[in-house]
Amino acid sequence: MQKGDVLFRQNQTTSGLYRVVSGCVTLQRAGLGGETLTLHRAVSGGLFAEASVFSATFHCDAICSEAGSVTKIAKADVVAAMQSNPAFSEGFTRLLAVQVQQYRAHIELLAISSAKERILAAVQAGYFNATVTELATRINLSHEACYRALRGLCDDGRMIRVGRGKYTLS
Amino acid sequence: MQKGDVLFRQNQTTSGLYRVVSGCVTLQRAGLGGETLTLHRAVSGGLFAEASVFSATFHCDAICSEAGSVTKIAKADVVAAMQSNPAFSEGFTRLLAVQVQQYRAHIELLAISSAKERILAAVQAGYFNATVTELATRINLSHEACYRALRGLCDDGRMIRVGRGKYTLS
DNA sequence: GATCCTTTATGATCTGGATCATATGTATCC
DNA sequence: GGATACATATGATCCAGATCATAAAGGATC
Repeated sequence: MQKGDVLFRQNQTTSGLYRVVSGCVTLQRAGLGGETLTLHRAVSGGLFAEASVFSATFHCDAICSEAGSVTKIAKADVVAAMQSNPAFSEGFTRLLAVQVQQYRAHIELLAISSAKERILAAVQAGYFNATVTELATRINLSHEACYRALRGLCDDGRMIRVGRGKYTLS
Repeated sequence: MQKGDVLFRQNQTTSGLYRVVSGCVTLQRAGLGGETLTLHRAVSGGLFAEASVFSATFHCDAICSEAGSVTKIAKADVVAAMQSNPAFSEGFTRLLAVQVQQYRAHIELLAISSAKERILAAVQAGYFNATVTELATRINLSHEACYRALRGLCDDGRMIRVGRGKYTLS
């Protein structure tokens, strides 16, 4: 896949789940106002669209945000494996349980009202693995507010700017 | 259970999942600033703490918000049933998949920046089944903003106030 | 019935983030 | 190499929602 490639679109009939071999895939939706909303970002080794196995259509768009490759695992194969292989079944269920907890944690993150605190929590949670702009779309902030908050955290000494667009926890 | 009863607390060792027979249970956490954050609200027939089956400790508090009763399903029983009963296993997995999609939808809801639009979407999604105050904590708004937005939606003719604290879609 | 508590409701004020604008750095592509 | 596109960065302004304050309505309890 190349950057910008569309793996699937919202409302399209589900074919199965995916695993990122290399590169990066972003799951996104257009918000009511048309703004981009990032729901998930899958990197090497990560799965995405797991829940699609139980759904007739996809609920978001999957766009390649970094060139690489993915493997598609057919929906039918997953269903079959779940029925014949108890270990697989448990593993898959556990995977979904982890997702549930991750989403809950994310909702908690979004409840932090201060931009600085929200970003700090996001960085601590390992959200900042791409661009600042991308981080901003994930945590419901404008990218300007994101840059300013990062600047503020650096001024506070709670983070360190290690280069253009590069920040780390202090 | 009586209103205010604590079914479990965050960080407590998990015992299993629960089903609400009658009444209502709220899953909540204290935010960083100490404010109450509602993660989930389970009513009659609903399950909660499903993901706890794969987790050592609870990730939030479960408080009874309306008197009634719940049944606790032991963690060990769920694990055993998952191994011996494929149909149960699939059903439970499907349940988690549904949760994943619900959380994704919730994250999308939280991305709506306008208070009026966010509330309208929340009401349409069936979030408004308790008090306005409770709705406010679920959608990251102050209750004042929530009341005002409801008033605004009524003024717009998009909702109707049918009584003190009672609003419906028009 | 009196007291207490929560919810509902709205007014006044303030502030933090959105928005608009501008400029520069960096990567990609023909 | 030049053009294009996007990320980075920050300044200026504005406004929606947070916060503070007040008050009445309803419910529970004694």
